Amino acid sequence: MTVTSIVWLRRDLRVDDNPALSAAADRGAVVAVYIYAPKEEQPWAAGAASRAWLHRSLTVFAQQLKDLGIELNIFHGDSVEVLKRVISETGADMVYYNRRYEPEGISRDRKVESALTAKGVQVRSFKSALIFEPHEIENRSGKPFRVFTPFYKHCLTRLTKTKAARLPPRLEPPAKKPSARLSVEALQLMPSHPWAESMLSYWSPGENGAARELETFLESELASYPRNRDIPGLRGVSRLSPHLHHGEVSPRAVVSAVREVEKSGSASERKGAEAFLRQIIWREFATHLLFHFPSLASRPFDKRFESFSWRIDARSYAAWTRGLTGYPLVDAGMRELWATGWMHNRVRMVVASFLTKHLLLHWRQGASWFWDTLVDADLANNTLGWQWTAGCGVDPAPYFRIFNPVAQGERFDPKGRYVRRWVPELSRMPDRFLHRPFEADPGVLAQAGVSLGKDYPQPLVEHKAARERALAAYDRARGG
DNA sequence: TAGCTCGTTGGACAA
DNA sequence: TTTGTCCAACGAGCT
Repeated sequence: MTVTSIVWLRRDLRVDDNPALSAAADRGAVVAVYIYAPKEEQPWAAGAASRAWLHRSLTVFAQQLKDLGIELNIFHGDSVEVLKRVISETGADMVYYNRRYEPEGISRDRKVESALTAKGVQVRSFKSALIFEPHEIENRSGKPFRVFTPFYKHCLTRLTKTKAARLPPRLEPPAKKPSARLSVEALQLMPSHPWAESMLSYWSPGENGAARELETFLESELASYPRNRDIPGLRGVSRLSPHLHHGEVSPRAVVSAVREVEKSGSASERKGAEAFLRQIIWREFATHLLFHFPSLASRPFDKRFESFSWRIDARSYAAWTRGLTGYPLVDAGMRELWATGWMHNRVRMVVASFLTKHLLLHWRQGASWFWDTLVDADLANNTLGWQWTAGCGVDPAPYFRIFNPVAQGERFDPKGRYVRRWVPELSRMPDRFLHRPFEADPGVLAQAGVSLGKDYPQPLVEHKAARERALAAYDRARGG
């Protein structure tokens, strides 16, 4: 008689290189289980954009499993309770899952493991979301790295080729199906307003979408990656972040594809591969940091910032979220985020610096907006990025580094492709004033059909004054 | 161990 | 217009 195992799927909605799924399949019949449990993820339950993505991703994944011969059993509720019930209904005696690393995920996994073990069910977990697990990388004194470059170098020396997990061509369904299964629709992940549909039209959630994105990137963008990755008006980057976050592609698969190119590619492709690999290792760095310092998502790493006097200013915050700050690059970024659920990394830094330094609003306000609107919202990456920009994190930006939104625009979007796309009311502005419409003569504005304060806002703050205010505030925080 | 070097992503200003 | 220099100091990580 065949044995039955449960594979408990979470952020690993893929069939390729999925160690938990492969292990279950190797053993016998497979009950694939997805449990939507936002309460267990609090305070970091998926935001609106991520939920919309998840809706699509689950739909695609369920079909993939069906093609392989099994069903995706979807539930909503308490993970321990659901798993216990599925175990008793299907006679499964083993549960497999791929590990998660953020605080809420870890404590939930522990709870599940002890509850199931107590019932005599074996539980096995796997590394799948990372190249290196937190305990695998430590400095010479046995502690976690806090500076990226040494971390990166250390990782490079340990990057060995490992085998991807393989799946048989057919999966064996269980003899008995669990009850109370739900459709993807029943989870009500998709917001009712049309925003979500149009936002998702920029993406193809799911494993095949991820594979296509990776292929396109390697073929057409890798060679120019070191230069183009900073130009928000170009594709330039891989766009893999939401796929990686939801586990639709394994970082191992990404790395091995990149290394293939490295082996046989041109000199510029090799350079591109190196630069891209660095970004993949940033993802590892962020995840490790949050693992080692679990309070990071809500508290500043640098304790001097616990008492920082962040301003409270709902109107400025609202203007920032809507892309109405009067600084074209900032506004373009915020509107790209709203429209597509994603923002170019260069622009993320600029808008984050603007919020925390020009407006002196709390980085957590920015992080929570990003959390709700990004399809790639990832607790570790989001936290690291915001704390870095705010200057209170590990290995932070120097406090006097305050991005000038005009200079950044002129440097990285000189022809205004990006700004004209997302801030169409400025599309007829000449290049010279595109990033500084407030300095244009009335004649120039009239010719471009722009009435400042009416079609496009006056700047929320004046750059020089805001910069000085920020420097003074940061100086005080540092005990100056 | 003690010192040395360096730190993802920049800006402002002077020459 | 471009280029060089300074903007802090501290502590992680290395030799």
